[in-house]
Amino acid sequence: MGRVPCCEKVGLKKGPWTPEEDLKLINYIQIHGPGNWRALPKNAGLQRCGKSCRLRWTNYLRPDIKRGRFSFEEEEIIIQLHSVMGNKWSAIAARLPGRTDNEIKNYWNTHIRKRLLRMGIDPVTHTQRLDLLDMSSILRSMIGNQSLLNLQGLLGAQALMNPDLLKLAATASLLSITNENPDLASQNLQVQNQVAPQVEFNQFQMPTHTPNVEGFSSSNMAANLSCSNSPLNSTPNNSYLGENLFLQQNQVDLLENPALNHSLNNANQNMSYDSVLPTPLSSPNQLNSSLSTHVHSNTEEERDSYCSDLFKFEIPESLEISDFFVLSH
DNA sequence: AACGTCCTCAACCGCTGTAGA
DNA sequence: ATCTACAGCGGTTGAGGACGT
Repeated sequence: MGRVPCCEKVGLKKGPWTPEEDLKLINYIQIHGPGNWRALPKNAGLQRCGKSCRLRWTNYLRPDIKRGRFSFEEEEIIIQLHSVMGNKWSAIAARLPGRTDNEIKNYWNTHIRKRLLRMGIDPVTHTQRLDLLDMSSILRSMIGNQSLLNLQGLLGAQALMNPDLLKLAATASLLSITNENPDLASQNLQVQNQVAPQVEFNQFQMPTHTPNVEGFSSSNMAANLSCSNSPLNSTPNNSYLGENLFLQQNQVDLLENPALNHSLNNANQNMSYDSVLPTPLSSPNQLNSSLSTHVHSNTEEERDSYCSDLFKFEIPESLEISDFFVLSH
């Protein structure tokens, strides 16, 4: 049927607001209050459409708006909320007093999103972009570890990676240990027999308990891959892929990071959606308390350099993923 | 200084949800 | 049940400033 435009385009001003227009709008709203936006421009003597007035007020002129650069705490909250809510800017803004959805959206697109991309993090899923992983380093660390778990880890990784690369990795792992430990090689061969047929036929199989939902697929696994410049990246644990990686890395994190341990315990004790979301009145770091100690640097470059812990937080398995989507759709 | 390119962010566009007639 | 007006939301645009050559 076609919607009637919110205003007649002819004769109405568009583009940047002048101080005089701002003054008129502020004065009118101070007397009459916000609302009735369609009638407001005419009553206030403005050559603008109501929608333009509303946006100018809500995004710029409102007295409770906080201007200026986002603080580190605000940035933490934005990233955490975005990882759960996605592009629900108004919902995110509701948890950041004084910030508008437009401002947060702009800040995300111009700063945070670009930084995540530079770090190899997918800004949509908040997971490490596996297509950017250095396969040679994966192979190298696997060969160095000579562990049965390496190959078992590939069972989980096959769902996410090029099957040919996985086969290559499995073969390299097997070859590396055959000479030094024939018994272990035999065990690994049995495991590889589980891998090889699937790889051979290019079957795509998600790990059984991983929710295959947009934005959450394999997030447990991938979110625990630290970025390339993380100190943790040099540890053997990070060379594992798949569910073994997830479990082992978590164990290391829990041992080495009391703050994360605490936050995970909290998350496991409170399985509701609310428990995952920081509130303006509570600590913003319920999820990843370790973040603050790393990300609170002064420059953009320093923020870049401390990336891993930000994406290492864990959504409890027993948390109902569907809850997120009830809320975010 | 001049020019081109990149970046930022205020503002706009188009769509959806909702309330009321 | 349908239509309309309105508010709100997310995506996109473009003017202007910053920066590099």
